[in-house]
Amino acid sequence: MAVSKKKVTLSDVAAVAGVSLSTASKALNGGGRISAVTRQRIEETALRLDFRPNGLAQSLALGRSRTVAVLSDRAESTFARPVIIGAATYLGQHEQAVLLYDARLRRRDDMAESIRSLNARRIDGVLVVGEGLHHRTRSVSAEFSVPVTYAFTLSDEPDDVMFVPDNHAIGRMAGEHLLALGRRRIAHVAAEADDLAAQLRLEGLREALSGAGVTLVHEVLHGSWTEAWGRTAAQRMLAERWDIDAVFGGNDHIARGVENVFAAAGVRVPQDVALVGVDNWEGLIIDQSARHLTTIDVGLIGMGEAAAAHLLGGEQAPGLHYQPPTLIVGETTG
Amino acid sequence: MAVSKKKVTLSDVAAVAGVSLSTASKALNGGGRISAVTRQRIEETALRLDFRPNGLAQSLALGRSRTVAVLSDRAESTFARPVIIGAATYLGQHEQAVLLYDARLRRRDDMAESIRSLNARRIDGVLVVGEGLHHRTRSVSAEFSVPVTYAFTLSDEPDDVMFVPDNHAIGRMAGEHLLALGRRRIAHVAAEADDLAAQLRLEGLREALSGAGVTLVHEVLHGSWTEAWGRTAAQRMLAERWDIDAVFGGNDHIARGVENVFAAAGVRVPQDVALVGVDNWEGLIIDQSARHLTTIDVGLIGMGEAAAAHLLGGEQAPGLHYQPPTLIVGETTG
DNA sequence: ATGCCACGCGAAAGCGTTTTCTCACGCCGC
DNA sequence: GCGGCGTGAGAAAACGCTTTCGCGTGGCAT
Repeated sequence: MAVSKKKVTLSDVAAVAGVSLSTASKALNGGGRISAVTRQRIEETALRLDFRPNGLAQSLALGRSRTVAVLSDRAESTFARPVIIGAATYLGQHEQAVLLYDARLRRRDDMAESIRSLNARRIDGVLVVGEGLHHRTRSVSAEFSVPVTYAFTLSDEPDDVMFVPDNHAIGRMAGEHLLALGRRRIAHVAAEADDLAAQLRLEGLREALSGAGVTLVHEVLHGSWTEAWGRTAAQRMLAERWDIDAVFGGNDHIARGVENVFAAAGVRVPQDVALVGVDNWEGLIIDQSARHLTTIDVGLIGMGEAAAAHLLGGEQAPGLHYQPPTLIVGETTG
Repeated sequence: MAVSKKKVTLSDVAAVAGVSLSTASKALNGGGRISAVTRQRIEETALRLDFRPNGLAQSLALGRSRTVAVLSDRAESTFARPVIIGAATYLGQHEQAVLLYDARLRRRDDMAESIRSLNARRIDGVLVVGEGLHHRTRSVSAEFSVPVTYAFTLSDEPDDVMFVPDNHAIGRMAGEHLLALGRRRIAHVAAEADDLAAQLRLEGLREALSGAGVTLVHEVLHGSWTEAWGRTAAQRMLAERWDIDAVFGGNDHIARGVENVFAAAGVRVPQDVALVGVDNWEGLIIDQSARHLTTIDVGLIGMGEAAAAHLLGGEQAPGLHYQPPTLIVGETTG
């Protein structure tokens, strides 16, 4: 590389091309009125000098920082992570940096300070990442003059832009998959009865089943999202000798708990009972064919991407945007 | 808010305080020679006017963008995610944005273009995030004039700054934990024999055991990192009637596979056989007390934080930095 | 009284773009 | 031959800050 270390600026290009600074700028930005021949000469010069405009100078002049703020409650939580990664990946592809403000939403005065700080940085947009639909996030949209989008949480302002999982579709997808396998005696082990996600998944499941004229066998077992609860529920099913050929676990933890107890009791999965979970807890790292538990991926990564895309997209479509889930077939419904 | 919408600039502050622009700047930055009384007057004025310096202007003047580039192979992979999140969290706390360039390391010309792009943005540092120690990453340190740090991968340039898991300590920790529980007949189900991480974990384990005058019962079972291999290994242990009271699974997948087969065979965990895995696959979302599998957290989040901290820290300490693991006790060694 | 130095402050030159406004010029129609 | 107009290009302001340098003032030593 015989390239000189000094950065080449637009002035350099202009000087070499024998034009003024402003002309060079206009030529390279496509704007302004420039004769075709001049423009081409400038473009060639820029190319030859290996000119790259200084991004900071552009930012200052344009008032845009090419940076998006991500506000999260707890970035390191298992569910927030993929959303943030998805968003950051998309944003990076579009030359947008991410400024992650974690846990600053909580205290009111911290928040005020953060907002001032972000505005001082001339942030281009704000992405609020939550931890599910348990409770609504206080809307911060009014605090910014740039677009604000909410992912994996509900804002308390209905006209905010929100991206959330489609729990209804998840339930429906589980039901349809089990039906397609010929299963008709389906049980559901769910989380707390007052959990919104659990309710929606149940609704979706019921809808799928009723579409085929099938109803859930026995009542829905409500507990928690844990593996321990899955085991407890499975023990009860065994003790009461439920006549079932499939179980939809509210999430993968529950499904694993069920499976373990079933396995210990000699119930064969999937031959005797097919099993579906939710969350894609095993992730996608291992060879897809080797995956064990059939599960439904909520689409958190895609949700982060979609939210980020929407943020950059210009047009802000208010209200709820549902992220379609994905079925990932494993051995438990082989 | 009766605050005028117009942004207040440093000139405004200077004018109101009755000083020049440069004096105001020096007063607020702590630098320069300013009388205490003048400085205080300016600071009060700034406070009263709610002045925040325009970050972009500062960046341009200082040549620092307060942005760090993160270069990854596959940001969405399960292992890269926590590293990136950890780094981003730490960086966000220090007002540094993250520009995530995913999968751009692969193709040589893409990479060249990315490097030019980052340099044009006046990036403050580069963090290369890999996917483990399987193969070395081509060093890009020479391409940047800013510090470059590697996390969760090895650079092919030994003097680069690298942050990696301490697989040796992981093995040792597993061994010590099992020994502390009084277990002496310990088996190890590992991944491929030529896998570096697997080798180091085995070494660490052996070291811990030999410290107590204990040796591994039977040979080490080498296979893969999968749950299926855990099951296969467990079946073999059962078939050959191994006399063991503990199993160290090379990772959580393996451990889960072992556990499932044991459970189905009536082997009680942890009464008959204690079980330890690696990776903290269950995450940390659920109530810690409720966690099932005893595991060793490799510390990927902490590694991301440490790498980011080192990057911002100024002093670059070349060579390998090992991330200490964490033992997370669950029911399988209760 | 004169020279020096330290101190406090301001003028001005960057940092590298974008963008508005103005100007020179040649061509056209009248 | 003259006013008008469209066209291409440059001058200069703006973006908002940091930093170097120089200048005036007062106190101190000579």
